Amino acid sequence: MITRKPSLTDQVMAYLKERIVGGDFEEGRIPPEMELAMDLGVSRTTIRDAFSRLEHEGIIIRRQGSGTFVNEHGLQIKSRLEDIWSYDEVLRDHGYTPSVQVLDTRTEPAGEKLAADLGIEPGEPVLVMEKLFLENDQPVIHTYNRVAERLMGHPDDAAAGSLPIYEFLERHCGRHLSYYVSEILPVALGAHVAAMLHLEAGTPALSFDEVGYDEDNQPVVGATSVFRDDLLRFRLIRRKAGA
Amino acid sequence: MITRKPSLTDQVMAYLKERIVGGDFEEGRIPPEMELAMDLGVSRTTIRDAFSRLEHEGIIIRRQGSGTFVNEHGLQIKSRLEDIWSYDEVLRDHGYTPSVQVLDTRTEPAGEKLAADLGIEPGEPVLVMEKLFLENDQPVIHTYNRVAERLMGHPDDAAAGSLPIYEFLERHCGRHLSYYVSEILPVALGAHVAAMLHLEAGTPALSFDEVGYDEDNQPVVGATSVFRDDLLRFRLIRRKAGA
DNA sequence: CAGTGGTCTAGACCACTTT
DNA sequence: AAGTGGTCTAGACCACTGA
Repeated sequence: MITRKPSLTDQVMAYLKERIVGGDFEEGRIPPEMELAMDLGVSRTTIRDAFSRLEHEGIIIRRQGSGTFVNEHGLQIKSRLEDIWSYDEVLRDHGYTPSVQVLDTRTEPAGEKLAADLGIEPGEPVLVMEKLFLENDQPVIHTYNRVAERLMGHPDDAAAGSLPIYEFLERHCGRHLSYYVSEILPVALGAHVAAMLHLEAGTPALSFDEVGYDEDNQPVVGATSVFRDDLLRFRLIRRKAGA
Repeated sequence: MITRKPSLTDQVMAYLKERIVGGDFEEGRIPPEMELAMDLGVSRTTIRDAFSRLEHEGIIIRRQGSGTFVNEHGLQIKSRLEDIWSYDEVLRDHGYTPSVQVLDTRTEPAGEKLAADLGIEPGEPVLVMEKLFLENDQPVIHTYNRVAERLMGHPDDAAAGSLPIYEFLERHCGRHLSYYVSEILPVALGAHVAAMLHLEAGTPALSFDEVGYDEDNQPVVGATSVFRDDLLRFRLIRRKAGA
């Protein structure tokens, strides 16, 4: 793996986060930017960079002329929708100790929509990986990941499905997953997925329908995920655009 | 209203957005930061601020050593979940010409959960406003907004319900809505809301369950919204946290 | 009026990509 | 080697808050 040293801003962020969750700041008041800059031996700009990001995450609130404060409400958010990356991590953030189960790995011809999403020809072979994330034998998340076979260097590997998808893409396709464009949809569970999640068919559920892109902005994976909303809820902070 | 002049960064953002959607840049390549800085007569830092925000919105991609590029995929997102503010605006962004219909305005005692959310006593009177957003007589969004009566300066105003909620809070409560903490839930439509949206009871739908806070971080409104997913879809960009 | 965050500048140096 | 974005600094001035 690449060993990149954390930037000063990252270190300041980590330092502040630790002090914030540790409750170090009296009445939620965070020291002035200049004071922190002097104490930590960095410039005020670096402190402000860290503050900007913490504010965007909803962890702090800045008030001109007044000060910078801990935001208790934002602090309680466990899974911020915009920076979900690995479901394993999401579940651990919720206090679970998740396990993963590979349900199926098969090859199918791409349908119209998938082909368009992945930038391939309809009918082209696609590797479909079906997985289940569980907490204590209790299923929580069901996912399909679909990768065009033409991207894969090696022939289909038996252990492939058990890797996290970003690692699979890295190792077997030489692609580095950069971001997803996700559509959030309500669905009535179909018989198969319902059975896998131990729910009744027709139960309403949240679904992500998304395309993952690599660093060159090329589509590499089509994914569909379904969640048990009684076990996993997503929160986010909404603001006025540009504010 | 407050008349604040747009910052240089804001102006640069607007300028770049216009050129980007206008297709001004050959092959999606955006000029080097230094060049833009010279051309626009601002510092490179200002350009970089604007770039950072555009990148976060998914409109551009920056590649160290290579350049800055338009992101066609991010450009297609109409409603970014994180910066939805007014539903009226969301619908207009989708190319609709929306209208709003006030269904009901009534006073109710607060339940346990709502009281906790709004920081008031259970049983305290709460003004409930029920609205419908339509496109061409076709209902798209159904909302409830709940505001504690103790926040309201004037007695219940007949025209109150027709204002956008942030304007209502501004005028009638003297509170400036700053952000929402939203929970995204799948629901099976109840009879009433289903009827309002011209759907069958039990249809799965997306719902926002949220609390709005003012600038002093005090809860001011509890809201529940339900959407017709065939007419309105939400997208967002997901990234690895901290990236 | 003192202290805070908000904006902006000019410039240095580094890491990476491309030629 | 040249050109690009990434990080960081030091300092100026502004806008706003609160005593």
